[in-house]
Amino acid sequence: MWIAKKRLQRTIRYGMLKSMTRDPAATRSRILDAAEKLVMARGFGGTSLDAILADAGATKGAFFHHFDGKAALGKALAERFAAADAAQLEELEREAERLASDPLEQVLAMVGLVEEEMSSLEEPFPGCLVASYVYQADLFEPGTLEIGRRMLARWRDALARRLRHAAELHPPRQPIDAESLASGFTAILEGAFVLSKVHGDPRLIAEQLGHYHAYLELLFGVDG
Amino acid sequence: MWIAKKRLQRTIRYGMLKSMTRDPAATRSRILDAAEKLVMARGFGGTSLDAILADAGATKGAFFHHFDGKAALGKALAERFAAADAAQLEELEREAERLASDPLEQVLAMVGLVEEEMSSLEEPFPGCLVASYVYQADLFEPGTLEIGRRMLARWRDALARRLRHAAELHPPRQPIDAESLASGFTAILEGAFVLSKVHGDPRLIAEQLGHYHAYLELLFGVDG
Amino acid sequence: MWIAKKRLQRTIRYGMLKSMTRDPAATRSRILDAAEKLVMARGFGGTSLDAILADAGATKGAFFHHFDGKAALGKALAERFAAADAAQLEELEREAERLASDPLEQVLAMVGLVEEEMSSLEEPFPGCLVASYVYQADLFEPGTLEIGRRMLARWRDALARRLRHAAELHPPRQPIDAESLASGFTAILEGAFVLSKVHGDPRLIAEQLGHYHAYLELLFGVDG
Amino acid sequence: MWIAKKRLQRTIRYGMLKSMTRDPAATRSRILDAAEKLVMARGFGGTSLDAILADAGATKGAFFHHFDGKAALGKALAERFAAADAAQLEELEREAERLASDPLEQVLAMVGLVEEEMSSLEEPFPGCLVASYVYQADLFEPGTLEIGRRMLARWRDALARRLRHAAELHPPRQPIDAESLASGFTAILEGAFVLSKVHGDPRLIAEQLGHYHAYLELLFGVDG
DNA sequence: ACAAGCGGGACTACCCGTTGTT
DNA sequence: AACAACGGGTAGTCCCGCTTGT
Repeated sequence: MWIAKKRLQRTIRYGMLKSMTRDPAATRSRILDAAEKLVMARGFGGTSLDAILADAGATKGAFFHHFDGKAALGKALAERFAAADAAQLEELEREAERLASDPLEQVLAMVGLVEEEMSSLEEPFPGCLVASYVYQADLFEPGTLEIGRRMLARWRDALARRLRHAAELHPPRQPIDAESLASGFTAILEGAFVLSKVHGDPRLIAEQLGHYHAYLELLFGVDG
Repeated sequence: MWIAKKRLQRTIRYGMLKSMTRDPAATRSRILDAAEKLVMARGFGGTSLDAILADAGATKGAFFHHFDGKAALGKALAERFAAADAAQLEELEREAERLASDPLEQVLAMVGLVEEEMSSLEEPFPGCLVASYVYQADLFEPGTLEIGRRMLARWRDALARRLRHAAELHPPRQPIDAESLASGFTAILEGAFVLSKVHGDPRLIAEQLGHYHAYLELLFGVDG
Repeated sequence: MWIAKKRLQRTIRYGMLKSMTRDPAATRSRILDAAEKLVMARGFGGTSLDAILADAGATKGAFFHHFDGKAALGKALAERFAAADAAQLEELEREAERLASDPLEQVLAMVGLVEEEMSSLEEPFPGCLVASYVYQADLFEPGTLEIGRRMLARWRDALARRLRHAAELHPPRQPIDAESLASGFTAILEGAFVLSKVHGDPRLIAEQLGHYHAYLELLFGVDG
Repeated sequence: MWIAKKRLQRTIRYGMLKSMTRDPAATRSRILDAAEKLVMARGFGGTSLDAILADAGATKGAFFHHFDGKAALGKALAERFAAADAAQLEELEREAERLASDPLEQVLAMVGLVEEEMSSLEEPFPGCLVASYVYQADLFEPGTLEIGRRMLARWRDALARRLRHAAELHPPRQPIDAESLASGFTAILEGAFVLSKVHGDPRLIAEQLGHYHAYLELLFGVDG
């Protein structure tokens, strides 16, 4: 869900050799990269195809060859975003399982690893495409928003499964609702993205994740 | 920051008598109401003046008489939103101070009151204009976003002041950063708005505020 | 036709006392002054009523009280311009008749006096409203352009009458067409206005009038 | 500077086959032709793109493909006008040099040839785009007016060069300023255009050029 | 696979004129 | 006499998508 997109550095732009343009996959990627950057900054409705194509160094012809229209681009953007996010979640789970076998420790590891990733940020972070989309929900077909819903559900479920198991092994100080507690992670992350952008402060994200981490430890009586 | 948006429904619409149109303040309000509703649903860049004016039952002439252009409308929208929010924050502080004199109890009362307000929601909640704006930041003049920044800072400061004081009276289990902890409230609220919209679940907001409430109690060892 | 309008200095502008606004003639004048200035710089079609009224510190209500619409303003502008021009022509004729009784000398005096007036210019000169209007002829009702036609005809006739008489008293080197020769004055003046504006050189006008002066002297064998 | 505007009449208009529209250069030309015609009659500010495009049988899409906006159209118009004018000046110089080797005779030939061209007019003559532009100077970017300045300077320089040389070969009756005398030609032409339009008299232009011709002859003592 | 030309509509801005009010 | 509010239309800009050509 976070994907440190490390700023989409397209070095190749317009002016490249004609022969280089004939790389269909690369053209499609350049368009998606430019679209993502601009949509994050201006919103989907505030971003024109012309602006995207100018930034990507592509033409209308290329665009309509690769996509069925603007709506299809919006959906493709969401799909690519969700796919990358799913890949990162999977890797995170693998890493957490490598570090610990106890489900609570796995959750704490997952939170900690994301915290770490976010603490190295220097710019305010582009944010989450899904949040951008829900604040312009009426512009999209239902199927497009569904992609975002599923993406966030994956995080919730991955954490909830472990928290449920953890609650059996380590009875928490108070009865917990594993689903709701798991959603807290995505809520804090999404909220921290907004605050980070509003205040122009990249450190805020790791900081707020720290609170989530602390909350879990207090709930389950870790160390203290 | 949340604003019980009960005021949006205009019953009077087009078709009213000519003589009724001569209420400048009402015309301005109708335009702002329609704009807020649509901008929340489609984003600022995805909302056309025509759509706003059709919904508000106003004409271009009226619009350009009251506003200097779309950018000015965007700013006026933010100003009105922030003003209403500030009023609600003030009322909330008054209410909390009436209920309790201890700063920690005041914070818990504030969180609890918002939680209560949010638990009565039935629709997914329109969300926060500031979050909508930051995801389309490039469409606005810097001054417009500054309004949102100040709005969120007010909540953070109102809570941080009390948390700092509370930490002196009730030494917390762990050393706390009052500012960061106070930001947690706005972070969770903003994040919960996003999730609530994504999942179409209005209860999620009160639920996540409950976690913030619980976190504070655990931190300060309330209830025991 | 030339009217050194000495730059329409309105010191009084908006912000003056309410009681001062109630001077109908002054309001009308302020509007005409602003209109003339802007129409000279942007053309009639390129000048909006709003811009004129903002510059004049007047409102729509005041405007439509004094004028029947934009077309009427255009006509009133032409009328005022032509009236002022006629007054200056009359004064010029009186002055020339005071200086000389010989018709040729009167013509040379008239040319010389205008030359003198123009040699004191420091800015490129606003130009002639009639020239501005003929290059936008389709925007006006025929009656409006007729005002300009008559204005230029007055100059031509005033000079032609004297030149006809002069040709009888001082047989010219070549047979002359008094009307055409008289038109030469207005032609050179209008042309010099254009060149002066194009090159940004105010001296050019007096310079070109000097050639007209010299031409007459050569034709009638004065001095040389 | 005068340009025999015989090229304006487009016979092909809307209704042509789709396949015919794919002639980019022709589309651009049609737009420029229509624009020139209308701008001469209504001024730049008084001419709408819709009117131009309706007259040209083109669409907004086509227009904004070929031009960056109305300002760019205004500049392109000036550039085309100046280029055509430069071509005619060059041809005129070639013709004059073919007819005579003496610089004075060349000047007289140039004036005479233009006189001849103008004496065949039957309509009041559209006028000079540069004059139209300077009377609406505030509507244009400085670069656009510069094109007109250079265009007029070319005529002045072409004549001044020859007049300077002529003054050495044929000492004039009075000392002359070649530049100023050369400017007289453009001044009279521009002024005659204005008068011709005001009075609706096409012959006036050749007539006034006749005076310039006579002035030169008198100055240099031609014919005797 | 991509590029250019173009169709036609949508969007913001603003324009001219009217109305109701003081 | 003057003003603020407004109606409704138009101007310039640009947008999305299609077509044609290579």
